[in-house]
Amino acid sequence: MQKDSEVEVSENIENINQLMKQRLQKLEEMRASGETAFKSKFARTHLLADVIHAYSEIEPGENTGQEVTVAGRIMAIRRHGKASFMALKDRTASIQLFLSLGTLGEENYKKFLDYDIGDIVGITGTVFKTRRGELSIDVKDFTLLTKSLRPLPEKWHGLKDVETRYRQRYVDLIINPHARQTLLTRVKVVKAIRKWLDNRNFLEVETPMLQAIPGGATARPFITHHEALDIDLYMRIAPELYLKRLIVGDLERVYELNRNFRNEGLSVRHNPEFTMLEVYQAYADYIDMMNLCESLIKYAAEEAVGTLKLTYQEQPVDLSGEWQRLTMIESIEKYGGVKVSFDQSLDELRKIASEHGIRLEEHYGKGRIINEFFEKLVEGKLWQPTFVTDYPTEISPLAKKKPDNPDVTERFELIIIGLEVGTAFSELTDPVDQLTRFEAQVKLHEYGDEEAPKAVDYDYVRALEYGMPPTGGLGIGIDRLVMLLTDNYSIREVISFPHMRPEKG
RNA sequence: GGGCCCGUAGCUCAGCGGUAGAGCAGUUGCCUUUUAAGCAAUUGGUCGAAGGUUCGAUUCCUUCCGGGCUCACCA
Repeated sequence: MQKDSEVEVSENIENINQLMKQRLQKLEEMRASGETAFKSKFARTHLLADVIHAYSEIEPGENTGQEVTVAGRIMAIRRHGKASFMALKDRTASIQLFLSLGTLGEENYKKFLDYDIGDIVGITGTVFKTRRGELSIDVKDFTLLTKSLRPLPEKWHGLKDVETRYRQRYVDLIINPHARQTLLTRVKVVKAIRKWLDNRNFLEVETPMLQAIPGGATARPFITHHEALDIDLYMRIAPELYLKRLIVGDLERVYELNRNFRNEGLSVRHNPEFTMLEVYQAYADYIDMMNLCESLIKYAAEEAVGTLKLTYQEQPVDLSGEWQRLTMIESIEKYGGVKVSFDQSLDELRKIASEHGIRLEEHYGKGRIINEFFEKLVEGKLWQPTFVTDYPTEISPLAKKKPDNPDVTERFELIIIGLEVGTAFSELTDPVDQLTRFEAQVKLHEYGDEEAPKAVDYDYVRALEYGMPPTGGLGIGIDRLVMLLTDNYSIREVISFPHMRPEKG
């Protein structure tokens, strides 16, 4: 591939359309006249938002005489005879440029107007307001900082083609304010979460992404290979077991906010790599984590979008007030209209399941069946933030059992807009119980459950044998939280570069 | 992986058996306060790819490629 790149480039130049040819021609002319179209550095005196902030109050027709030096991308050109206008955009705002033949002189006026939409320029000029009241910069001096060779999408409709928007996110970001806003909100969410946790003495740590035994969740992992060691490694499906090792190591409060990888289907709410926050707090339980989770998300929402009263896909979502809490069994009765319990027999539960069209695998126990009821009949209906507690032990291999009911665990999931946004539990600290449950999981794998772990993580059990303090652990899916906060239906919208099939071949 | 839908100019879209259109962008004129500027002229397409049916295919059929939604699986 690499050695062919020169050939490919020249082939591309042969095949490109006339719009690019025209721009390449301009580039050639500049080169011939000794000017580079790709300059190194440009010192601005103002960001565009600064200019707007400082001078927005001036009167229409007023010229401040104030000189500013700004830079940005040309987004529109309105040629107008002996005076013309451009729209200039930088990271903070857009402003109008005014070009007049009188000020620039014929040669420079023509030269500037020969620039293209998409070009990146540096400008010096004075701030004034047009008769129509548009704050503008009367250009005295200009320089081309970067020549743009490809035409941008249309100014009015923008770039709509979803495939191009994802594959060429840079274009999406240039042209579609919504794409930019989503990314900026995501940045604020992440920053707010870190700030909240840092302020409470949680330590941000980093644990292995390449793992010999992928644990901490049930999912099919990506497999990779370490050449020097000649062993297969797995991209982590969760950082959980390593973070808890750090709790064993007496760090007491840790978190990690980074990528997990799961080798499963793509969908509007699943990307093969996704960002997860995991928080562990020693001497806390799942109720503490519930409170932590609620405060943290409220804080992040307030910081990122400035309100707790949201709209998602035209439906209101209210994050203010106390979030609903109910057990899984209660939720199935309330939202699914079905009464189930662990007191019923396996056969009874199976019968009710089939009456509701719920398909079950042979090896499912009561807990997993009850969870199926929840997922099929309830989860999608939980639109307002809801903590669902008392998850079955059978599907919670890393959570502490409830002292008064070993069928369920001290665990919750947070559901908003019908989506699982977070999960937390009182971590299982009993090494003997943990080993038993790991072994049961490995059996499931042997029965053909691809998502169950292949091997027991004995080192993790050994760590527990040294003693882990009682600990609450919480996971929050950051992409989904951002979907909620930015009102995006697809997870791909909140990921800068979502996974796509390769473009060619 | 199954089902449904989409792929036409740089972008946004029409056309759907008779050989390709509009708006924006581009190019050339005119225009010194416009702002989706305006007016006039104009360039630009192997109609996603390959087969098939037909006198003739962008249009109908098949396969493939890419994408979207959805179901299954998962967070």
